[in-house]
Amino acid sequence: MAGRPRSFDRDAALQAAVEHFWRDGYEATSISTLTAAMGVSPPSLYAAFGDKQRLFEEASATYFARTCEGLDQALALPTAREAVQRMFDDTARVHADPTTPLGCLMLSEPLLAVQRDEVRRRLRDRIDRGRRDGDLPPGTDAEQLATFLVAVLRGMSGCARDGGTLDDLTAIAATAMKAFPSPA
Amino acid sequence: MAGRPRSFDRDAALQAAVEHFWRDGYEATSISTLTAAMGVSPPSLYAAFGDKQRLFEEASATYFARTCEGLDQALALPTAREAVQRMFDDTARVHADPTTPLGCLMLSEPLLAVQRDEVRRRLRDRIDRGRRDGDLPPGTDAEQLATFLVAVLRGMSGCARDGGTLDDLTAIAATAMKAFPSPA
DNA sequence: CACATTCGATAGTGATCGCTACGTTATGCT
DNA sequence: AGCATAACGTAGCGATCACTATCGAATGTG
Repeated sequence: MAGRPRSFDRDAALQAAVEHFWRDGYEATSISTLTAAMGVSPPSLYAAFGDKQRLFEEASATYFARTCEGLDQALALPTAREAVQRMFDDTARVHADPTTPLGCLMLSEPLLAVQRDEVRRRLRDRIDRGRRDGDLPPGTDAEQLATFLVAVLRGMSGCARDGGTLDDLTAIAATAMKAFPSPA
Repeated sequence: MAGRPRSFDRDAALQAAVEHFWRDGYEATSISTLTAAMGVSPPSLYAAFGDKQRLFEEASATYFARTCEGLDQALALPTAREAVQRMFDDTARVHADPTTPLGCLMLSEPLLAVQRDEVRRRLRDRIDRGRRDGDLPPGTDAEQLATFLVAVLRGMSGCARDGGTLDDLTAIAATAMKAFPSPA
């Protein structure tokens, strides 16, 4: 008793939505823009994704999952310093990639504070592990350092959106690393 | 040959506009919200301020002038380190002030990249002066350091908007200062 | 084939957007 | 007073917002 099959690729449409939310943010991305970009009529969009807010949640969750994948790979490096350095390098590269929107959806969109806090917690945990592993000083304040790192990431995203070059982003990361505690 | 006098305080109305643009950003602040907050009917608003974009330009310029006033006072301190430390302290205090919108209009609004670059140049010049004064190492890269500082400021603004406390902002600033070169 | 079911496209809902035409009211100048 | 000028409030402009009612098209099942 199946009905007429869907004539568009749901995943591809979702990726188009991700790209527009990424580029313009939630508020500035209209349904008509989305339907055009996704190649879908409004009723089909609502049937497949609910309303605009649910579409955004699904799109941002998809984006966040990809982000966390890369983050976890970076944080798996042997020392906390290597891990954070790798995270910064990845961030600079992705934020300045001309084939995608500039900056980062998660770091730019005011609505995604929960995701940012999740990143902060992962960083804090990785720093704590570094402290236990002895590759960071015993007195290292993981909460404070993680909050700082998220702030820097956010600054990098904003810099990229303002037209900052890959060199600018790399310079921000390199300078931030000077605040990162030494193995001592 | 003067006509009917204006029945509202133009400066007070402008300040109300500043506050709403500050809190919600340019796009999310509607004319109807502004007219309500400013106590002015739409035709009066347009007569006094032009269109929405010009009102925003005037509002953001007012905000920026106040910001620069504080910034210049901070940067007038004897050493570059003291200057930047003061700037960070002021920023943390203002961003978390519960009597005003959270964060910073200039640092949050995508449209104000020109103002951010102006701040970056002032920081760069102050750092350069510190290098010439000898309170920073000769090899200090002022451009790079200024770009980093603006990124941190932006991160602080975002943190404040996400509900970060004054302690969070102060911690970000303190950690960032560890990346600031020593007099050596 | 006939039927139930689900998707698709057209067209349009009320609400709000930025903005303004219009007629009235309040001032200074003569 | 009478006139020119400018701001006032009301009311509404066309455009766009997020969203949906309606109906025809395309499937699997009997």
